[in-house]
Amino acid sequence: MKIKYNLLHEEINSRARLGTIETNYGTFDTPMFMPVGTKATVKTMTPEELYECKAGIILSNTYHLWLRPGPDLIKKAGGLHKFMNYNGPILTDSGGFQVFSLAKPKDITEEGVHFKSHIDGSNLFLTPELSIEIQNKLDSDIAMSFDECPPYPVTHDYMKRSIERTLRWAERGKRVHNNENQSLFGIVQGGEFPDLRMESAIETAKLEFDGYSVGGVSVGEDKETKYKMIEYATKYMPRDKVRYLMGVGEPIDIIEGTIRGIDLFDCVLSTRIARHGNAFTRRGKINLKNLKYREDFAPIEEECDCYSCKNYTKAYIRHLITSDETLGGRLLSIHNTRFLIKLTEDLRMAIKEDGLIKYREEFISKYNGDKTNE
RNA sequence: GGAGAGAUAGCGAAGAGGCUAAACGCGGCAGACUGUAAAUCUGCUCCCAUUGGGUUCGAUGGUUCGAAACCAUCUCUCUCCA
Repeated sequence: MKIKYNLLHEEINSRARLGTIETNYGTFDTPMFMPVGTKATVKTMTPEELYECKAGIILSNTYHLWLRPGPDLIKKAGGLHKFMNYNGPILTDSGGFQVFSLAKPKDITEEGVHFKSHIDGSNLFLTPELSIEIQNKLDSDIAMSFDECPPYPVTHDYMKRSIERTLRWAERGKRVHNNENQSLFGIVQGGEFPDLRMESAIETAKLEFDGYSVGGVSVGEDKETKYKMIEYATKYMPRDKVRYLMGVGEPIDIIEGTIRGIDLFDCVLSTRIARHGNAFTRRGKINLKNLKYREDFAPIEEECDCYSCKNYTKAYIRHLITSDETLGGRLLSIHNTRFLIKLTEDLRMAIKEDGLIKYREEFISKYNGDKTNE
């Protein structure tokens, strides 16, 4: 079956929504943070650790799995869930972000996008149809349309042509999509231009996708601009369908996104900064490599319910990180992932009580507050 | 006892008259990271200040306009032979 989004409550003081998403691999609440597992693994984390972090859904990537190990092998394995032993819902990105991170402007054509493989340099050509075909084989629960994720800034003229092409790509992808157990999402682009975000949202909705996302965010713009982008897009996105903000992110961005009506988030930060020695905390991000944690025998956060905080000290994790031991990045990935998911739990609680604006004020003042008394 | 080789920043190691406060690596200290070409990348790492200044290359003395580099003596290390 396709996913089913149930809108349970809309906050009085903001545009935040409380909902659930039913999938073939279980039902989860929204807003929700999705850990990123690009290459069929959330880096350093086992599925059991993801369940323990209460991840509702995870994300994987078409582009990377296309190159290695290839969609046919994953199909042979019985699909992505079986292949990676993950029994929760999985969303696959289309490769659209790799248009941003890997392709050059001249490589983008109406037909599709030319890539040079980051693995062996070979020439690749990804089209909207191919992206969907690959995702059909991967058998994720949610597939994403193949879009162009333009950098920031580009001209209004470029962006207009880009959203129109992304729209044509969405249509082309939808036409070849043929997996009854997989839902397909459209992507709203348009940069910081209100008229283009509106046009993109309205036209994409006309194609009647199973859900919609906001793309082209966190590509170099400042915070104010980012929140406007989200606002401009969600304003015109269907009320009765899931809204997914792609590639975001930071705790405060998740709160700001939620306030603007976003239900789903994904971001590499939780695991990437973990491998780089950083941890999210209610009092802001901390760098465990810092000398001041050398003899700090307290957990990252006293009040955190994650496996790492219940069992390990900052001093030990610092030792692991500075010694280049993988367990350090793993323990921090567990903490950071749990941190963002717990944040969405708190947001849901606040939405239920129509107290999200107040929650934001309290969170931000603590997060950005004076850290000298730690 | 004899014959060689060597001593350079926290460590390893380049440098063989001026372009050298001294490459590079490690270690150390910070920073960045938002649909993962990322267990990666960037900066700093003799002392003091903002430009700039002050002390350095085992020690001492010398040659030279100028020495980490050349010479002498000394100290210490290593290798080989007895």
